[in-house]
Amino acid sequence: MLDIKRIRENPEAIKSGIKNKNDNTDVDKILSLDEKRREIIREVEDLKSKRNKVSQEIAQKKKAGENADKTIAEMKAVGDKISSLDSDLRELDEAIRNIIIWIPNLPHQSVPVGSDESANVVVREWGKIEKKDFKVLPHWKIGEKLDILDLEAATRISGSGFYLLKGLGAKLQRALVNYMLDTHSASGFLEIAAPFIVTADSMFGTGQLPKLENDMYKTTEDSMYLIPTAEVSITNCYKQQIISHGELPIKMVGHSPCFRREAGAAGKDTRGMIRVHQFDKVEMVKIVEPENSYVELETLVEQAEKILQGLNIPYRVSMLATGDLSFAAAKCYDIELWSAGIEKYLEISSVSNFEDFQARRMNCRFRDKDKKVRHPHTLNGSGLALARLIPAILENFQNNDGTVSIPEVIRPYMGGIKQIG
RNA sequence: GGAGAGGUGGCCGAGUGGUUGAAGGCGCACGCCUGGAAAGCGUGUAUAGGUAACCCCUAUCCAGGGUUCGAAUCCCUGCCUCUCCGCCA
Repeated sequence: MLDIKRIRENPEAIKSGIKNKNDNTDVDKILSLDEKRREIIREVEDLKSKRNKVSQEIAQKKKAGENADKTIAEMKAVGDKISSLDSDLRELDEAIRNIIIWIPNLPHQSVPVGSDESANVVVREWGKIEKKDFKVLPHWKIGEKLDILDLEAATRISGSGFYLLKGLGAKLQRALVNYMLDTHSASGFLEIAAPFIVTADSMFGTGQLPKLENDMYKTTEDSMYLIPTAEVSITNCYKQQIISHGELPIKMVGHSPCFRREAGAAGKDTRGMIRVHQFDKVEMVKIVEPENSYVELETLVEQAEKILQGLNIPYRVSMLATGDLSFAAAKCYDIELWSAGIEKYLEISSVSNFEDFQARRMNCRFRDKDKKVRHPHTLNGSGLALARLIPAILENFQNNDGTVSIPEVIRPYMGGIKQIG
């Protein structure tokens, strides 16, 4: 959520930022409502001040045994005026809020301006894409052949858009999760196991609501939501908290299933495990002082890259253009890995700085070295998504005899076996 | 799910409808004292909004309504916590 003061003070900058994010919120409407709101606040607060004073006078008179009926009658009128103004004020607050909650975060100045992904900038590539001398099978074929991936069973159970791993496939996922959690823990991230079902308020806090309402699974009885990413649960650990001085930066990591309706996505890159309604992911979250957040963003990307480097999978890192940024992000790097079977770069991690956007929505604050209370910056990054990582391993580590080698760092997590099949 | 009890500042804990933003204590910060420390003494110690301004004003004692000239205090609703019972991995 943007600070109303910031909107009031730099309306033009806000407007252009919003435009670069492909949003068309009416900023002038907010400004005029805000002006009116402050006018009423001044008026109603004057009246309240008067009421407080006179109420004390009434108390004095009563104590002295004097009659205060006339004053009380006058104050009744003042009281009525106050409640009427208070109700106007509530309406204005509501009206402003209903606009402001839909405004996306503004892009950072270092983000390339562009309306879509074609303006994204590749900032680095790592590893060598190996040309295999045989036809690499896509993951859904090699997975079924090795009997470690059963998409049919998943469909039987849950309909389209789900996957089911079994045997060494299931074990591979568990091993990868453990490898990633261990790697991040060793870098100082506190491991968190948080709820997967959260309140609307938490979804609002990290910016999924109200905009992404239709992309999420919701429970009918209690209006709870299934998390689309562990970012929601982990970041909201600090919802409505004032973090003591010296506690920042906070670094957390957690593993969770991610539930996404993927409404309207049918038909596009949907084969196999690539786009599904439920997948596992390891997610990193940082809460940091504003001054450091862009340095922290770089190290967070590097932290995610460590995993791919450890596995020895080639990838590239792109900086997203303004129009491709998510609702809450001010700056974002995508990490894409090369998948040899479907011969595509697959997005496997998205690492973002939200600045104070989420902190404002969550009402999360920290005490800085001058004891001032301020909003921290929040960041998060996948580290990494299993439903993309497993296909990449099945394809990139495929051998011409139809077996799949286990990346070396994963072998200790799989009882020492070197390959599947 | 059933029955009770309860939600007050960083924490504990007072609070008859009328200078209570809130006693007292603890903690914390600073100062005095000391060779240094402890103890002791003194001072300070919430958040948000209105404002150029922590000068002032307003709001906030779980949240939202209501009664009243005036609500931490009375009424209603919701949420949460605790205890006991039930159920359960």
